[in-house]
Amino acid sequence: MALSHAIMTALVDEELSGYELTKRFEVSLGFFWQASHQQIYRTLKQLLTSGYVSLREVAQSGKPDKKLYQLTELGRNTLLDWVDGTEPAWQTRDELFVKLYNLGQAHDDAIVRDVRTRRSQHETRLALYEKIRARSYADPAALSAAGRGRYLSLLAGIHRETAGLAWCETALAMITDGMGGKGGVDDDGTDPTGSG
Amino acid sequence: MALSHAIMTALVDEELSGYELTKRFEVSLGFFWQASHQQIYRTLKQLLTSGYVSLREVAQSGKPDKKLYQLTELGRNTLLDWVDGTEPAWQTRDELFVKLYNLGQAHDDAIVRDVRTRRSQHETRLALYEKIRARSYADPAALSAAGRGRYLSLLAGIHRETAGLAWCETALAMITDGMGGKGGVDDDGTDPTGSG
DNA sequence: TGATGATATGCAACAAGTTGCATAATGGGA
DNA sequence: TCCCATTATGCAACTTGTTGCATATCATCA
Repeated sequence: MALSHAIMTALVDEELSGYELTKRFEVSLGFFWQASHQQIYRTLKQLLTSGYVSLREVAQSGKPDKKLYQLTELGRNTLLDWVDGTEPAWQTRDELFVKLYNLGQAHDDAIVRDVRTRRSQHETRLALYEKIRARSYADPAALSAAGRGRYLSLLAGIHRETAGLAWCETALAMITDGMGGKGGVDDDGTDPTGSG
Repeated sequence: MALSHAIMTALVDEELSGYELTKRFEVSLGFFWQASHQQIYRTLKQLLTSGYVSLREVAQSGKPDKKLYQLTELGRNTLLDWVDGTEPAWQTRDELFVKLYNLGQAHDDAIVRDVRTRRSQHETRLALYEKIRARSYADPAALSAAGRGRYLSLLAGIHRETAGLAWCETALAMITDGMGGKGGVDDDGTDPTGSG
């Protein structure tokens, strides 16, 4: 279970509720591992059954009880065993490239639109990552080991988005060139009114 | 269903069996969309039920019948409708970066080993992609629209692997530097005897 | 007073992906 | 002759991820 390792990683130095974990997965960890609150609650239940986390219920006036989860010794050992094991080969799935195979069958404008949307996604994320880098990692040499790990993950994100962005530019140049400038699509996919 | 679109894309200009499709998903399409033979056979059955593909059974002496699938008009229209629609935001999951968050908790050698393994994966793939590029896309300007789509997918792979490779070098420099040269791990993860 | 949104948790059904196994013929090597 | 790899197809059980919905409280706004 890959998600369980991500959750245990988040619990290494913090006691967190399902809700708080969900928030963690929207930033930081979430840049390279996404999980919905449903997945998180389900997995927490399993981790509790297995004894990898312990539960502390905090009664709150009126509000439903807050359930705080903490990594147990068993959980910590299990996590470190996973770190010790070898990773399977990395793979990605990307529908955009499947779409690209359909180039030249009509509807090329739709593909151009999607590449432009992708480009602005890369731009947005890159800007965010650079902001975090400037704010939290101005002096990489001074980082602790744990800090270095987080910094390197961020760097990976920056590399990834930069490469993606460069590809989008190349692709757009090549496709629109091949279309002989006939394309009437001009938005970058961020305009909600442009969905038709 | 994302896989169904990938399969229909492969069937646009070829009549293929499940087995042949499986082979296609080990190269080319498989560089950015993986599927096992079980998934493919199951999806083909669904596509047949929906009328998106038609079946032609070819009896073979001794061997089990070969089932050749072809895209129907309905399937082709459905595929083009999908091309026309907008893509959801792209996301990746990568366990290696989750592992990286565990840096500094002991077992750092295991993380270094995994980064080295990743590096050699990038090198292998990059070499393969460059080979295909030299062999089949020596003159990009002369490509048909469909060829341009395939070429751009290949280019994306090259960008991706190049960026990943650069990151691995940075990460290894930073981690081993931080470890003060104490690391006794020296293989690149490709040696099958080094699994212990 | 009623509506809405944030906090905080969870179930149920479904879709998608993985793992292990089964079948059945051909051809090649020990 | 037996074992194994290749071709070619498929089922069943399981895990993982998605979607839609349900509950309950508090604060804010109209």
